[in-house]
Amino acid sequence: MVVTRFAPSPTGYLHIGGLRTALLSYLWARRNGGKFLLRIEDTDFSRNDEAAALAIVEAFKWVGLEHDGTIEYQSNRLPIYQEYAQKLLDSGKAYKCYMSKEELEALREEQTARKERPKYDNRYRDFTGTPPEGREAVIRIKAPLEGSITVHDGVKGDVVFNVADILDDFIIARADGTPTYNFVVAVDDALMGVTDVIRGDDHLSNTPKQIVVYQALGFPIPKFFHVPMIHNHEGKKLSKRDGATDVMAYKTLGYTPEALLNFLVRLGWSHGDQEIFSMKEMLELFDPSDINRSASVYNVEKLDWLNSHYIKNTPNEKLCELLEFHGVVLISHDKREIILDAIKERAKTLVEMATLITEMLTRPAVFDEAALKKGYKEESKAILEAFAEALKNATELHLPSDYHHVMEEVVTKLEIGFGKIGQPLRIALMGKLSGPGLDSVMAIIGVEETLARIDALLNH
RNA sequence: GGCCCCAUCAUCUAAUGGUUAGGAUUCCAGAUUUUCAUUCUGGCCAUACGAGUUCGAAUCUCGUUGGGGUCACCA
Repeated sequence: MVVTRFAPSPTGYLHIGGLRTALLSYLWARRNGGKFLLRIEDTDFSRNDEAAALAIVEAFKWVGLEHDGTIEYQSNRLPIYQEYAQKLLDSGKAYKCYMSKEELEALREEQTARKERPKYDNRYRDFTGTPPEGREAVIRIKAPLEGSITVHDGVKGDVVFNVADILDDFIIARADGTPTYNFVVAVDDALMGVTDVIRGDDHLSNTPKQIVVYQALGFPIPKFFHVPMIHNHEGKKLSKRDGATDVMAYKTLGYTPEALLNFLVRLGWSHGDQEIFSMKEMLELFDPSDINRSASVYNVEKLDWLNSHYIKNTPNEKLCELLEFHGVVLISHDKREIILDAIKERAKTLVEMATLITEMLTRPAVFDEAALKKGYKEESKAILEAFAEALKNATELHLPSDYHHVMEEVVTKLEIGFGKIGQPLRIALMGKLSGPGLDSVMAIIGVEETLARIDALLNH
């Protein structure tokens, strides 16, 4: 059984990079009929916040990811960590260190001055004497003193770390008794039965420490997949100032979950030339072993393209629901099919759709100056009047094609090109020279409103 | 700085050691569209550099350069 997990620290929202590793973990677990667990890494109580976990679940819900089992909070598991720390103490694989923070700091400064790597000097490693008066001890784990630790990584290959270069007897429990990150991660992953750890490659250099814990406790070491970071345009790790990093912001910006997930899965992973992946296809095809080794740059253009693709391919009924979040309610509008068909081809986001629809449904308050100059000539007035007259005499005006026929009639009768009527009419209807097909717009707003808008321009 | 990772068009990526180095996004041009957008067609654009191995290297090895990550009683 494959068990994966997503283990964020509670920052208050789900980060876009976090969503990617969560997605990959989710896909791999589901593909194998395994489990996908959610654990909140909140051993630093100073910002222990239940709302943060809820924010993550909310984001999961929006994109359609679902974790198995209950959410584990590390802050609730303190006794477990204490128990395992005690085990290590009892078996002599860990020990109490009474060095004060100040002493440690001083040691580091000396080492740095000597251009050595700052490193604990093992002074309490084999200490058997009487502890210094009134000092709280931290617990340090005995790390190997020599040799190397190899991380067998499913993405990066075998990564060898020289123990002397990177390790010391690191702290697994602070003076106040609370456990530290590298210890709890290993304990939890082992206890929760995690078989495949899929996480950002910023954790790669932590992994040897976690392996030390696994080994000290006799736990089996899981498979690791360290996926490359997502970078911004400067080639740096994505941060808040790079715009939207909160997953829920994408909902507000009018992106669909399908587009976002599709975008994220293609960052660092591919399947031949395929660009569009449904959840079903991702589930069938994704394998963490196929993840690229190099970081990828986050570029919005592709997201936009995917988003417009998904909008075009979303049924109107569904679009109608989605649009409500953006303030457009079409559910009882008798022309909603025509509206949606006219708009869905031309919007990159749901927000754009909403704007376009509102624009069309609202009588223009002003007429764009440049548009008037370009498209509203002397002869335009008479043409519009003729068209209005034709509309008044027409019967059965419902579909876009009905309006199109009237336009054709007028054009033929006056012996003019379509453009002669199109430009002024568009200005009348939309206030500017761009927009959906005129026949659609008229069918949507109806004859009365069409005539009113023409009138408004004529009296302008 | 130590350690680790990485290197194909601007971007995401493909390529059993043998291809005119492929696709997608962006951009440009043309067609379609009464407009804009969509759509379609076409175009521009890449193996970081230097050695080596090999009949043959984007692919293997070494080095250089460049970029990133990480070095806590944070996670």
